[in-house]
Amino acid sequence: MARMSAVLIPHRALYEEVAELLRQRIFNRELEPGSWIDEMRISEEYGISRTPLREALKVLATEGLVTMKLRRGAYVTEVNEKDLRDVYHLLGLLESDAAAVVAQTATDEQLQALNLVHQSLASAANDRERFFQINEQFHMLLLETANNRWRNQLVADLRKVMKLNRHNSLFKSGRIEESLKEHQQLMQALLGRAPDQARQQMLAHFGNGLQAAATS
Amino acid sequence: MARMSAVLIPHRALYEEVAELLRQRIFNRELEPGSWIDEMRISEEYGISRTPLREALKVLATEGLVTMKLRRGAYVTEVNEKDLRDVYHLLGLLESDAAAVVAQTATDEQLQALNLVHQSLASAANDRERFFQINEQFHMLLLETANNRWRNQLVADLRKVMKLNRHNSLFKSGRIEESLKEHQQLMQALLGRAPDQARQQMLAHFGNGLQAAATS
DNA sequence: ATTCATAATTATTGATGCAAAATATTATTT
DNA sequence: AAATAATATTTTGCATCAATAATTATGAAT
Repeated sequence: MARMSAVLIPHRALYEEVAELLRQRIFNRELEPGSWIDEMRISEEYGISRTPLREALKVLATEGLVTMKLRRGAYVTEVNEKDLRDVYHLLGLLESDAAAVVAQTATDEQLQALNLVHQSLASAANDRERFFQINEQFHMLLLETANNRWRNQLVADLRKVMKLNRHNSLFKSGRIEESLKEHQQLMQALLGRAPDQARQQMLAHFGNGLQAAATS
Repeated sequence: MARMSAVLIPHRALYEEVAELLRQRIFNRELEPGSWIDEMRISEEYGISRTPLREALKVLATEGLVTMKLRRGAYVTEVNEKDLRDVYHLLGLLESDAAAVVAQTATDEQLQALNLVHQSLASAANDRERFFQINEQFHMLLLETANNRWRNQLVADLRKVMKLNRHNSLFKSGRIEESLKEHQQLMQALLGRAPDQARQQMLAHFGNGLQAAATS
């Protein structure tokens, strides 16, 4: 019956819950890159057995967040600056392609939905926190609209890896004004249904996000 | 000592072995898309316990080859034609970008190594089996030369998904001549260190591989 | 006869236990 | 005192066991 819905909450499998908890701890630097992950300690801490924990670790390993060493357990993956640049490059590639696809195939309604988010982004230019949140929302909606679940999965995984870096020293800070302008141009290209232009704008948006390339 | 190396073979963890075996069975259609994977049956068949098998299934699930349903076990992922096109699109995107990167950053020696493989590809135009093998080798070397391990991981995963389709009805057959010509032009662009041209050639190479788009 | 409820079976999920391997520690020898 | 060997401890990896949830089968009632 209807009121039973509360009971039907299909909580995820334990290994997934644990995987998510571990991701957070990794992103928070509570588990440092390169450090060994103590199965016993964690399982006791969470009050669970090692079995679901180890399944979670295998998932994270496949995602690239941890590295399994034979007979030596799991280690938090270390990413150097080149790794971050490589990942960022791929994110730019995938998202700019998504922009091109959207410009070409999205319905008018979908474009309007994107435009709506874009508008609220503009209105949040003074609220840093809110700006980043809506910015994230825009990128997510763009990907959804591009309608390629495999790309979405790749982007999600790459984003996780990006979160491995402590100080986003790689990125320029306080470029909200600039970023907004880029979004404006991107939105223009999308509404104008200009795929190549949309791709270029998105690529530029990503390229500009990077700190002027260090010598390394 | 030297002769002990046979003993020192650090065989992979059992769950990885099993994951590889399952991949093969999935690719061979021995395990059909959509079908349920019987843990009990498989573990008995391999003479192992269900623990490493379950870890392997989680890995395959993260790769996208199987789908876990809560409290209902693992199912071989079903991919429809749109999925295949989407994945193929991404492969084209990633590899053509790799081509551009290689044209821009590879050393002369690396380009020569690629050219060497390209030459042997031309010489295998009459041996279908060998042609495909060397073709694979060329693409792999190109990716290696592009030097982005994250991209390599993505491409590897996407390739696995592509293998899920039985009859490659999606692809043109017997286009060795054409394919060779495209490779020729690609190699030209690489040697000429023309990134954009290399990207375009690779994109075309992928685009041409697809059967003339069905109406769906 | 069909539908709904209840019981039984089956399979997944999670916990515990054990053996092998790697690392750390201690002892012994040169 | 340093280096090497032997021992002890820790920890992984795999197997077995128990419990929970879902599906199927059976039976009763309308």
